[in-house]
Amino acid sequence: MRMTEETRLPQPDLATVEIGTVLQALADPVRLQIVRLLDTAGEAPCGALELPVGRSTVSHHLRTLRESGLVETHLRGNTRVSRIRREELERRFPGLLASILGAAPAARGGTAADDEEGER
Amino acid sequence: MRMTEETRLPQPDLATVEIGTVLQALADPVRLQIVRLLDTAGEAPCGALELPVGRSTVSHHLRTLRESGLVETHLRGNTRVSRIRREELERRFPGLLASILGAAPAARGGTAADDEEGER
DNA sequence: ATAGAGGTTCGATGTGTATCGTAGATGTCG
DNA sequence: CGACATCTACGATACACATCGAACCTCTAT
Repeated sequence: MRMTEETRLPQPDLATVEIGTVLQALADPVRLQIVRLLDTAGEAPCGALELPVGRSTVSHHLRTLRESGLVETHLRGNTRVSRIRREELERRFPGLLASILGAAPAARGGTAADDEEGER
Repeated sequence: MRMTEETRLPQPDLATVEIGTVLQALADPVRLQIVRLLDTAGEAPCGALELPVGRSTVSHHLRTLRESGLVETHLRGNTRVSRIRREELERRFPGLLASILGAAPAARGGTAADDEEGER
């Protein structure tokens, strides 16, 4: 019964993480959504994340986020609580997280990337 | 002989571009390198970009960058000059470009994302 | 007009990876 | 101990896309 003891899952030193790795991790829609959820929730167990994919897929994405240095995960009893590595990320990539999480949603047809100039 | 006349290739309104689209565009190493080159060079014709991939591939990446709102391309005579949409990007995603282009390279084994905690 | 340089488009190929279901590992409770 | 919960690991599958070479297009120069 050592509930206060928290074991942290292995994670990389942010100094060894390239910006490209972070961008690649955030490029996936599900992972970006996970980061958004963790941003508003502060921290959350893996199962509490409401996502349109299966449990094993969420687990896989959390692993990717952890290995890219974005998220840390603690073993708290039976559950695994994940959280964004805010301070460390801010030191390594100043302003990055704020600019991404603070981005306003697109006006109309965002992802489509449809070109135009005369608004047919 | 209208050399001063510049035609701009079709590009999306940045208001309709999601942050996820931008991140996805920057997730590719070659595209990130293109953006870095354009950042330092200010502007450049497609062929002047020194990259470890073929011409057609560069063309494809520039198209992706243009469709995701990161780059604008002008037809100047025979060549196509590309440039980063700095001001517009800064208005749409404040601080994003600066935090990405200003990121320092990793210390040692960046992309590998090898976990550790005791420095075996 | 003819040739040439600069870029794009097209089809094909190969690799990476997001996804799922099931089985296994670990911890909690009765 | 045995039942149940949470989550991860493992194959297997399918789709997205980075890449290339060749053909094509559009200007410029001769």
